[in-house]
Amino acid sequence: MSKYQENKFYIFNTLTRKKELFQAMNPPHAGLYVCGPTVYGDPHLGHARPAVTFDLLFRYLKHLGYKTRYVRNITDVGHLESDADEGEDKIEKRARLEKLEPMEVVQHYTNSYHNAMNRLNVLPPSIEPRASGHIIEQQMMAQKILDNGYAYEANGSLYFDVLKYHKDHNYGRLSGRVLEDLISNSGKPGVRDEKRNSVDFALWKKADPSHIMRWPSKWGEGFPGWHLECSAMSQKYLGEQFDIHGGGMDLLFPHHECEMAQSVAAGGSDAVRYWMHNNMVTINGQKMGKSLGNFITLDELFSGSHELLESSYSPMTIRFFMLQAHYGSTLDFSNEALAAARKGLIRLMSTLKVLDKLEPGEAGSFRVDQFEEDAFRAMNDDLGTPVLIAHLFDASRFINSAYTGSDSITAPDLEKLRKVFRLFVFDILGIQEEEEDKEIGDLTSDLVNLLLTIRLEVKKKKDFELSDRIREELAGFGIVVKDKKDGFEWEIKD
RNA sequence: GGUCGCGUGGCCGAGUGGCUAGGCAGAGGUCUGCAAAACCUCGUACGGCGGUUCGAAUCCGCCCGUGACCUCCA
Repeated sequence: MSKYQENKFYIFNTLTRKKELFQAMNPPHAGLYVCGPTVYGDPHLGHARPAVTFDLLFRYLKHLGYKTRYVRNITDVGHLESDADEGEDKIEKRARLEKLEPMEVVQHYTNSYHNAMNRLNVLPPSIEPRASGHIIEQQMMAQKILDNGYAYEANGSLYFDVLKYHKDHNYGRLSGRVLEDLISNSGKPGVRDEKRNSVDFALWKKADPSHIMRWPSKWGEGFPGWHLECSAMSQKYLGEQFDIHGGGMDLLFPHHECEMAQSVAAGGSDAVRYWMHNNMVTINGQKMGKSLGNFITLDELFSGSHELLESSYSPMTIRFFMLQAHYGSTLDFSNEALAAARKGLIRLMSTLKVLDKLEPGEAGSFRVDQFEEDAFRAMNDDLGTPVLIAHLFDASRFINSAYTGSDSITAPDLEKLRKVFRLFVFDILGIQEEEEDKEIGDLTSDLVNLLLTIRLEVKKKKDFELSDRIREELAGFGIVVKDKKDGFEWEIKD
């Protein structure tokens, strides 16, 4: 029996607003599509949250034994400034400002996105398709929607007919919008507007003469509408129906609502079985936004160069901080909270070192099987990482107690504890050691050991003045000495 | 203005009808020559007002605050 049969993995489905048992369509295969970045700017905090959330999901699905195909797109065309089928293409605008080819902009920011994701230990997806590489697929899907009567052509552009669609299906059922409200909120289409109704959205947009990114089509030269890429690419790589579609909550409307409508209009049925949305990030309780001056890129966070930051925060601190909250809750970034996460992570990582050194003995108070069960139960409950981490800290306390001799564990239990602890920290949570700049040669190591051995002798002679001096001077080099009974330990801190 | 969500101890953040979440910070203690680390103990928290219930942080209503998306305005 494989792991995914043993574990009842529940995920919160936005569509039904309930936790549902995850059942893959074609086990042992699982398909996951997540909306990736529009590559027109430096990767920031808002990119990290979905990346880490769905990396976690990807890792967990794989651990459960699913052969998981994870598709995360790169949007490099069609995402306009206003999201209302008006305004300049985000990438083209950046290209104009920086006097670059649009594809240079795309490449540059795709690279920096990948770099940041690597540092966060986010695994690369199985497939990372670009919208501009799937123009044909998008045109074909648009044609299908047109053939099925859910789109109309107007002056070289193609629009999705939301009202028509709504007669046969329910537009708004994913995001919980009521079409009538949307219409009354958005007013009548303008006289010069090509849309029949203001809620209609573009499948294919005619390119202005000044528009650089353009492709030929039977409707004229133009470019695809933003929502179409995800429908077309998910279908191409995961099939007409697939398991999970993820993304940030900000994409729920209109993006995902439109995606859903497109798939239904083209294929007749829902493409996605489980919709998952991560919640947003705030900074000091405030929405992050360029105009608010609290827009923090990941590089600024890693280097501490933003004025709101009191220090730098390592990629793993950021990752751990995010995992300490549930992906479905908003998460507030503040210096205080990040510093707390950093210390918590250090505690967890030092536990791993203690675990390596731990010697087996008598049976003690810790129930390893219970720990394992609790940890899986936490994950099975909609990726309950905060609870999982709480269990890891409980184990941590035990491990430290066993190390100092006030508790103990048998050899087979210790072996299992090591395995389970490492599995959850490294493989599932995706935490990794951060030892940069701490390369110590054997020589240095030998010298420190020699010095501390001599210090031990000095201490025996009660020359505390000299022994304290050695400790303090070593501290000046960033070497922290921890005296043990009849011995010592040391480590290098920043 | 519309829709949806959230409001938990000094800070972050789980929990969702009765049973200690956890981390950080703080206080006291054990260990130590002193420190560091570790371990033990502690704070008796759930926005406000009503209601349901034997019992509510947990359900319902209203209010306040706050967030996201949409709309309007700029």
